[in-house]
Amino acid sequence: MPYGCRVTHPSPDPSRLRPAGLATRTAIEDAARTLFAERGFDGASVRGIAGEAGVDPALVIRHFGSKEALFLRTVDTSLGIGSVLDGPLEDVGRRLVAYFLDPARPVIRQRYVALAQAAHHDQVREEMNRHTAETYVAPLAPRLAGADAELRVALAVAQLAGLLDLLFLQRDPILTAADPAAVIATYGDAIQRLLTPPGPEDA
Amino acid sequence: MPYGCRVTHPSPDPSRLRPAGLATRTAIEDAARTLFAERGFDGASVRGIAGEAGVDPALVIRHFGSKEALFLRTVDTSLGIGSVLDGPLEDVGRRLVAYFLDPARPVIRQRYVALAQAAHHDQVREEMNRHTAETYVAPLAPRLAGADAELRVALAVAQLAGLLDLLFLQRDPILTAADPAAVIATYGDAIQRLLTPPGPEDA
DNA sequence: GTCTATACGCGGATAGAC
DNA sequence: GTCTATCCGCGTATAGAC
Repeated sequence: MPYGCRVTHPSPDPSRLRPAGLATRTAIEDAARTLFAERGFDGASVRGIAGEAGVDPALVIRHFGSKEALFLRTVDTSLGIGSVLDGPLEDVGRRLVAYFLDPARPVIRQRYVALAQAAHHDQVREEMNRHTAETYVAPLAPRLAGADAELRVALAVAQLAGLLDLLFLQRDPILTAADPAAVIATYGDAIQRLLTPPGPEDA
Repeated sequence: MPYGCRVTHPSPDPSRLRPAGLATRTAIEDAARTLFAERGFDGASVRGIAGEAGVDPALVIRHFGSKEALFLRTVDTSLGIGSVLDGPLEDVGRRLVAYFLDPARPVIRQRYVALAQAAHHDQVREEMNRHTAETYVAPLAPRLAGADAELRVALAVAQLAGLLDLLFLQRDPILTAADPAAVIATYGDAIQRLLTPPGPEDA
């Protein structure tokens, strides 16, 4: 064993060898989806994904070009928000917070962590910015009254991202221990006020 | 040159050799502060810091235990907010946003990026949570009227973090292009409402 | 075209001689 | 305390077998 650089994957474990052929790409994509979700972008290695898929690590790069490109191909940057924004504008703030806090959707948390970890790659960053513009700003800004509609939507997205950041990445103890209903009410209303500031005639 | 694994640092560049002796730790700390600020946590390598300090890379680990420990030792996790929170409670929201957006304080941006990149290390995360509790929650929560004072401060911190995240890490184009004065007013007031919600007798 | 084997250059971290 | 020589893992590249 002359070299110290590659010792880990002597051969792709014959017990899980692919039947060879065209399904290789799919196997890699499936393994990537699983491992990116389980371990995040940094925690999932190209070699690990290859091992899980039963292929050679070099094939992963050969097929997808880079780890970043594989990530962009497999992980859905849209977090499934579209439907949440469709409802009435008056309580979209609370609905957004409730959507992300719903314990029945643990996938959301996984995807957010993976996306945040991958955000230092330029193309992932750009995809996320594109997603913000398309998913949040484009449908929401035209429905808002008042000045700076686009800016206010962007600020609402920032506010939402901050909550997810402290909850899912930072794991702030106060927010983690807090009653979800209180967070949904307080923070949801705060987001709401950015989008539809209460007029003076409001009770 | 038999091995492919280490080719980069043949020797620590005699032109910048330390005078040897006791100042080594200080030299490493200075170099670490500089490079962590310039390139962030991931971008600054132990070998790079050692080169900048004129010492052997192994010495860095020998002295500080790990890159994470060196980071915690050198980078000030407090971002100098203490004084901002001391003033009147009525407009602390705007003051906070203005403090972080002030272009005269580019160091803030650098430190935030470095901290965020290092946040996937457990000890750095814990230090940031400790910092949030000590710097924000402890001094601010007792001054707030109403229920859930601690939670509301934590939510305000989350809201602030979201803005920094989209501005400094994500580099959202809308927020980047926005008028800072508008952001300070709109977002600062939104944070303010979490801390001191306007009563019904408010004009 | 697909896949294997081997390699490169980087990263953080360690053992043990001086 | 300091430094040499490694170690192992990472993402990636490439030559060449099938």
